[in-house]
Amino acid sequence: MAAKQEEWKDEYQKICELLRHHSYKLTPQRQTILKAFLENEDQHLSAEDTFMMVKHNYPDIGLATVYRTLDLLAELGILQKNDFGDGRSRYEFNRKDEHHHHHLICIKCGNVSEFDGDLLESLEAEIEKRNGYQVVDHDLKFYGYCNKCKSTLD
Amino acid sequence: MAAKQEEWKDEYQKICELLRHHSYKLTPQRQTILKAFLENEDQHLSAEDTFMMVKHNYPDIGLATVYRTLDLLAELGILQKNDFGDGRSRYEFNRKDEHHHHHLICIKCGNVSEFDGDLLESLEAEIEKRNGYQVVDHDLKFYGYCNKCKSTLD
DNA sequence: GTGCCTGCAAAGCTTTTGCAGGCTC
DNA sequence: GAGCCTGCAAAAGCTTTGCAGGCAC
Repeated sequence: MAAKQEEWKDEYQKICELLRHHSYKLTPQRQTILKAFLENEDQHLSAEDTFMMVKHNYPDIGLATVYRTLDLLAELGILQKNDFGDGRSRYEFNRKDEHHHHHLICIKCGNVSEFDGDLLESLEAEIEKRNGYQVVDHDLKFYGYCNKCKSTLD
Repeated sequence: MAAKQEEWKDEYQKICELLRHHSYKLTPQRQTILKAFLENEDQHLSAEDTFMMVKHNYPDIGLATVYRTLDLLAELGILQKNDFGDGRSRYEFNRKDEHHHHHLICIKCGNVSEFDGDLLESLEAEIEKRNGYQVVDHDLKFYGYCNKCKSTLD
């Protein structure tokens, strides 16, 4: 617990500095939201999820503030905005070091796992040649049944 | 023009039969919508797009009917439902023969092109082994600047 | 003190749903 | 003729926006 907190304290300081550098104010709302993501690095939280989570530490926070903050943090590259097709955006902490990871989405229970490895760089080069696109990003999702749901099929 | 119509007339008959086989009624609304997609095989139409398009041939059609029909056709595998992140679903005719094609999305003008080639089957096998997922589908999107927008950068 | 931020409420958008009437089979 | 389909309007969800007050700097 203490060790885990140690883990992200550095990260937290760096991000605060980044905000200051962009002349964004360090409000307690922003700090609380940021901490929620640092404490849940492996989760994919929707705005509503985040709101519920943060409300415990900061009961007066408004949902609109959560939306605005998520937007801001994604704009700065601190969070990554994802769309898993369930009608709401989901955010996760953007670890710069593992540049690209892809998502496995269970079409039964909605659980989202991650899959590392890129392998798509060579494909991007081919696309630039063939289609004239200058590719800057890609998004790869796999849909299927997770380990748990697999066994309950039919 | 006539040749292009010849091209999809067979396809059209086959789909009508499929609908009948499922005991779905062949209403003029459904026929008109289906034809709109057969005449625009290369487009990625939203519900609103489809609605506007179909309104010319069938002015009394309702938007709700378009939504219901798109849903039905996607359910039957006749259309493919896509989400390109612009806040609305987009549909395209699902050509069974070119099983998997991927999308190139211009982040400036929103234009969507296609990119053929699958290459991901081996990755799916690895995922099943590593993560325990039974993968049934995948979705790969590339984001970048199309040929036209590329030249107008900065 | 300045002006960015916030909370609240209202509005915006896409999509879904309820219902009475209509049309396909 | 039976019951699925349709059009209309209302509602549902997620997200954005306007505004007056408040807080970080």
